[in-house]
Amino acid sequence: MGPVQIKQLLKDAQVGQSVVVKGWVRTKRESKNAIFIAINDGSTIHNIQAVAAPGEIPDDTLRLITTGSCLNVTGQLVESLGSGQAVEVKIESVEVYGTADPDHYPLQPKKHSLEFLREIAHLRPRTNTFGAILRLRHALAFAVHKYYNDNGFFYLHTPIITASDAEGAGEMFRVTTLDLYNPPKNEEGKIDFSEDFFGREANLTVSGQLEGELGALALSKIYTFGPTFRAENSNTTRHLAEFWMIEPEMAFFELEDNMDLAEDFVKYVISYALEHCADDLAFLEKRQAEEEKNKPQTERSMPLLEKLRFVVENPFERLTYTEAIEILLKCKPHKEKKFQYPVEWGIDLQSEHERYLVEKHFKKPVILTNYPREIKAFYMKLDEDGKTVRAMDVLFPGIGEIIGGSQREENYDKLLERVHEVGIEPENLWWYLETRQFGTAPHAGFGLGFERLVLFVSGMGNIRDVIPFPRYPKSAEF
RNA sequence: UCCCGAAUAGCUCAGUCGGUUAGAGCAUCUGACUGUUAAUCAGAGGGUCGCUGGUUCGAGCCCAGCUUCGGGAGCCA
Repeated sequence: MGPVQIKQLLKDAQVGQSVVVKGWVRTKRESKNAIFIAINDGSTIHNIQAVAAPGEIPDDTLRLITTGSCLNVTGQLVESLGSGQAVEVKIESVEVYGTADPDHYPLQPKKHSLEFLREIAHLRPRTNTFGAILRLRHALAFAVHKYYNDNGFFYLHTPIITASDAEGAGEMFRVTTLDLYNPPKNEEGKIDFSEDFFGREANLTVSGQLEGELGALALSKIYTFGPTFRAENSNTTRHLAEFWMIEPEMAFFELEDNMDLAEDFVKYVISYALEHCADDLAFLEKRQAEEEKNKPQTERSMPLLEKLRFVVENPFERLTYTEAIEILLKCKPHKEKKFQYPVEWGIDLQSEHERYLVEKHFKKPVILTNYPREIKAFYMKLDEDGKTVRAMDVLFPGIGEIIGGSQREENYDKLLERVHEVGIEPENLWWYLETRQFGTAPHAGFGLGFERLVLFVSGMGNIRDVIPFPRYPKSAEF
C-alpha cells in the first residue's frame, strides 16, 4: 500500500536495494562533488539523505529543490560515505511534486518560536517538534483505546450536540439554525426556540458523563473519547475551547476502584509512549532542555524521560481534602503568608495550593479525595457524614488537575435533593434521574483531559501546541 | 475576564537622553570552498517600527485608546 515509509526504510531496507522515497525537503546542501538532500515524510523524526553527483540532477530540477518542496526520489540504498548516517539514497531520478518558493515559504532551516508556528498551524506539522508531538499524540490516543479494550470496556459514542443545559461544567456553545438576524419571537418577545432545529435550545457538549453513566448502567464498563467544548473565556496554557476528553464510567466501582483505575490507566498510556515513541520523546526531551537552558537551575524541569519513568514507577500519593488542608495550614508558605488565597476547610483549592502539594510537598502525582459537597458537582455521592462527597482529583506537576472524577450518587432521593439544592430543574434531567429509579447501582467514573496528558508527556509548555488546530478565544483560523 | 509585560527586516532580537540615512544574527540570493549534516567564508537585496489619534520644531522612543501575543490568576479537563 503506497510507497515505503522512511521509517521502514531506515529500519529494514537492505543496502543495494532500489527504493522510492517520497517526502518533503528539510535541507539541501551542494558541494563540488555531491548534492545532499535531507528528506522527511513524517513517518519518523529522522530524515533520509539523498545524494547525487553534480550534473546528475538537471539544473532546472535542482533549482526547484528547496526547503519545503516535495519530492519523489528513485534510487539505490547505499552505505553512506559520510558519518552522520548509516545509509543514504543514491539518486537515479527526481520528480518535484511541489515547489516551495524560498522567498515565501515560512519554515526555514532554523529555530522558530512556538508562537510563530502557531500562526502557521497549516505548516507546523512539518517541523520536527510538531511531527514528534503529533506522532506522540497518536500513540497516546491509540494506547487509550487499547487499554480500555484490553480491560473489557466498550467505547460509547456520547452525543456532541446536547440539550441538557444542566451539567454545570461550564459555558456552552449554542447550536442553532435560527436566523440570528431575525429570530422567531414568542408572545413574551423572547426568542422562540421551539422553532429551532431541535425544537429546543441546544449546545455543544461539555461532557459525555451523564450519557456515559447511562451506558455504564447497561454495559458495566464504558469509556468515551471525543471532542468536548467549553465557551469559557479562558486564556491560559492549560485550557482550550475545543479539546478531547476521555471519560470512563464503571458500574460496581466505588471510589477506591476509581482511583486504582485512574492510576493504572495513566501509567499504562505513559508506558506505552515510552515504549513506542522513544525517538520522539528523546527529541522532545532535548527540546525542553534547550528551551529551559536560560532558566535558573532550580526552575528547570526534570529531564522528560526521567520524569515519565518516575511517574510510571512510583505510586501516586492519595489523601483526603481534609488531610490536604491540614498540610497546607501547617506549611511554610501559609505561615509566612506567601499564599495569595487564604487556606481553610471549605475553600476550593487554588492553583498555588495544588502546586505546593504536588510540586513541593509530595513531589509526585497526588490524588485528592472527599472534597466538601459545596464545591463539587451535584452528581457526586455523599459521604456518610453528609459534609463531603466521594470526589477525586488527580493532580500532576506542571499541569494541575489532569483528571477529575467521583463515585456517583446512586440513591434517587439523595440525588434529587442535590439537584434541587443546586437549582437544576429535575424535568431537564428526567432520563438521568430515572436510572436511579430503575435498577440503580453503585458506579463511578472520571474525565481525563487528553491534551493535558499530551502536554505532560511531551514536556511542552502550552496546550495550544499539543493539538493540531487549537481553538481558543479569538482563534479558529485553521 | 483581571494583573503584568511585549509588538522594529521572512524569523529571533538590539535600538542609549526624543534629534541627520533604523541595526545585528539567522534565513534568502550571488560567488568561493567543502562527503555535507540547521555546513563554512565573502558580498548583495530586504523595513507602512502592530493600528488610530495626541504631545513636540522633531516620535521606533513620550501619552491615550484599540488589536494581537506572552507570563500569571480565575473558570476547569
